Amino acid sequence: MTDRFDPVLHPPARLQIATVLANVDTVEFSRLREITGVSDSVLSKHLSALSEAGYIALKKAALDGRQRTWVSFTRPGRKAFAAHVGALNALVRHAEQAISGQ
Amino acid sequence: MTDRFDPVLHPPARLQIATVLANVDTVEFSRLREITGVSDSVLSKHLSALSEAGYIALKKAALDGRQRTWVSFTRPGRKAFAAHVGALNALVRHAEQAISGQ
DNA sequence: CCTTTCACTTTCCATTTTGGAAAGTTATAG
DNA sequence: CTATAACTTTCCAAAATGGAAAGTGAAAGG
Repeated sequence: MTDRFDPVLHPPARLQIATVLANVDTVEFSRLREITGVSDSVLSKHLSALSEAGYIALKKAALDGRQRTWVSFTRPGRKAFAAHVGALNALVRHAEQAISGQ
Repeated sequence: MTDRFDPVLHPPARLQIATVLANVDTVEFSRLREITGVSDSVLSKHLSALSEAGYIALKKAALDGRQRTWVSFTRPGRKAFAAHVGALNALVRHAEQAISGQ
């Protein structure tokens, strides 16, 4: 049942990051830090993990004279997230029909 | 967004256990071990965690002369799982609409 | 009775994960 | 040339996971 659960994407902070990335082409590091509420170092490490898995791309570029990091899904990352969401959805459906009859 | 994510229920093995419990009144320890594929000791520890959270009840009883452990949700456990599933469902819906337009 | 066996539970260990603080790095700004 | 912004890495500590192996309690066999 949880065969398709992707350990790289399953931790809550990663699910949050991935959900944001699914909805936009690109997000700033600082915006993700606000959304997840974790420290710089922790966000940086989550992004490294996702990046090492080949799931996201990090682009560094200057904006307003300051260095910024833009985060986006790679194609494999988007596919992996879609699969993971599919697994979650299957679980949700199994669970919801059971719960509704409680 | 992940406010309602319950760390006690989120780990994959626990989600699996909870999904089973949502669908039946009671399951045997041995059946859960088959389903989750973890060792006795690991399953026992997951069940302890769920039990300490007040989410499940463990009933020991003899069947065919052998001791068996029956696992079931408590009411708070069922409610907590329903809330967690609700949070997952919200995430799934946010993600799916984004993914569908990829 | 005493030893096995079953069905877990606990302990022992090792590995991995997660998190923050603080130090380090790099690219401007002044 | 120093300060600062925006990360990244290092340093720790705590918690989570997992299996192997030892421990426990009840019942079955001899």
